Amino acid sequence: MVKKVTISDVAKLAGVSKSTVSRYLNQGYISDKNAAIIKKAITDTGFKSNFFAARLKTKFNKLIGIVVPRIDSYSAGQTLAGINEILTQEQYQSIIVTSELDSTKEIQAIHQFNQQGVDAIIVISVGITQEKLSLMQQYSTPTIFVGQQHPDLNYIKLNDEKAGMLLGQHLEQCQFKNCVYLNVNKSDKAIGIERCQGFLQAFNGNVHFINTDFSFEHAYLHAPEILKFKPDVIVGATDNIALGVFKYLQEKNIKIPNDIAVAGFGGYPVSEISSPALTTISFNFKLLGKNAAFSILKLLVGKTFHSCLEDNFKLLIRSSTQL
Amino acid sequence: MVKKVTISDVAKLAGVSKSTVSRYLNQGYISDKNAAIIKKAITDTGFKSNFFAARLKTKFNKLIGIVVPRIDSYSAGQTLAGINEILTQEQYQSIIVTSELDSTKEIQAIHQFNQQGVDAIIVISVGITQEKLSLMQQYSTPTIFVGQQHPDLNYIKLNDEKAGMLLGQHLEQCQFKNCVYLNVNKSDKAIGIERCQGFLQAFNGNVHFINTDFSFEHAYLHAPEILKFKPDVIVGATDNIALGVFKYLQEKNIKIPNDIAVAGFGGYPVSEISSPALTTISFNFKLLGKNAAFSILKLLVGKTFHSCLEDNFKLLIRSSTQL
DNA sequence: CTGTTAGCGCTTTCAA
DNA sequence: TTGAAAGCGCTAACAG
Repeated sequence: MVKKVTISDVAKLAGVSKSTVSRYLNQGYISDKNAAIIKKAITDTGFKSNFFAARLKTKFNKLIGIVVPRIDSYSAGQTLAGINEILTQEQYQSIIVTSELDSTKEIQAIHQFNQQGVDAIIVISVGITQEKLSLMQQYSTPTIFVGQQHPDLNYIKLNDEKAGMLLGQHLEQCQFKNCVYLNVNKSDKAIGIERCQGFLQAFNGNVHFINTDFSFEHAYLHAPEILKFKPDVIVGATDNIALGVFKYLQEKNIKIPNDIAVAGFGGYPVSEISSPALTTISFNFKLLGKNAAFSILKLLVGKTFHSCLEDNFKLLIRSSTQL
Repeated sequence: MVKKVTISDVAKLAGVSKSTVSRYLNQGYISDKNAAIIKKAITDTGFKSNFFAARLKTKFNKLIGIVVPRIDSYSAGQTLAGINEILTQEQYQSIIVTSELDSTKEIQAIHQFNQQGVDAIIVISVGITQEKLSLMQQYSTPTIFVGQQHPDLNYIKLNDEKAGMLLGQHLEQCQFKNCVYLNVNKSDKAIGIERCQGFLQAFNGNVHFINTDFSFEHAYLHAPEILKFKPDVIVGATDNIALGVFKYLQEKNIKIPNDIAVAGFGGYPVSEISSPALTTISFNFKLLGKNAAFSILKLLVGKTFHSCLEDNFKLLIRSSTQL
């Protein structure tokens, strides 16, 4: 049982003062001789700086709060991995809180992070509300919203409208005429509205809407409603939704794409494995995460940051829409 | 810009001392009258206790360090979600560090968490080494290893050997005679050795081994080596590995399971979507995560904890091994 | 370049 | 039941 070793222990062993050790640890305004002695003392004692003590003093201690809808989803995992990659390089650590797709919990988390005094906050948001806007005015912790946009906020997101158009164009070119679009709740403006509107701009056939949540299961259960519209193509607002439909169609022995074509958004790896492979818009969530991290780092050193819509996605035309 | 509100602000507003507020926040040795006043003052000011200050003083502040191999993997995501669910309920927060499947980084992370003074550590480990064992003797922070076992450690993991046997039995019953087993590095004892040995205990045919890493891509690239063994069944140590093979076989127009059967371990959702659906051992990683969290909570209140092998898995027989 | 000194915001004896 | 005072481990002036 090693006793927790503090900066004082190191100082004592090195025969210098605590501040000298502290200087060694931080800026490094220190003689080579002492630096060497302290270095040795640190390795000998196994000292690591106490995060909390340092933090309490400096109010800047390399801690980022991250709010994420769910931790066990592909897009969240990728985004977090991207954020993490950059943050780790810069020796930042992060505390992750899940909002469980609930706007109220998202707000609570932002509150808490502000009061706990993290250096900055990244919110992978489920939607911008009035309440969130006024919350952001109250607090001064640098904060970036990922995945949703609003002119009064720092945000970074994929251009969902453009992504919607891209898929719409493809299906238009395939000459589909009657589409069922499985959409998510419109409180998610990015997916529920922007993505969908982009699609409608480019696709000229009929479009019928059915509402689902984000889950494979929910889409599967609501799939029977689809058929009464006699569509020639079905679009899921996410790949999971599309694949829920997939399962249903296959069980009913409806051939994809011969009888009905299917397409989605996301580019989840499973879309490649399904049979037939799913046509989808493949988003680079990891890069989005990296860029979010870069942006928060900029904000942290006082540089200005420009909210932006990213084009990190591409159309993957696969067999589910083409013979 | 709301100024950060401290316990002093609340005390001032409530007309009591800091210690009274602190007591209200913690044990609650306080008059009803003051409790009410303080409660109001807290909501009025929007006060939230500063984590770091509290932590510095108490050395117990609801912070758990989690080491995870990768954040963007299905099993990690599920396990983290399970851990998170329980920890959140108990008002704990967690700092997640990725080891990138690297044992050295895992050790560094454990070091760092110990010195930063987290209350407890959960390590989703890539393998137990001598160095880790001696590390654990040095430090006193309650720590649980997930996914790997060793008699000298607190651990909780799935019974990989039993899982291996379960799949071996099935393939034996299918009367396969010549198997290629795509295994991962043996430094991952749970998957590389235990799972494999369980399989060998139950399966009586020939088994040839090929080494891969955990990735879909790697398995895909090494798939050509498989065919020279002319197997009637291929087993991947994880579903990703099996699916990498899947892709190769399909490209070569080899029929599954008619020409060669395929099976995996994991029960990743994608195994259900693939065509044919993949026979696999489905692990309940989320439950594993929950149980890990429960265990760490026990340890934290001083209760004894018994390391254990869990049976949260089942064999899913699907079309990739049966006509 | 270094040591002394004074806190960061909170909890926790100790008296009252 | 409450307040005053001390101090967790660290950093940051300040003087030297």
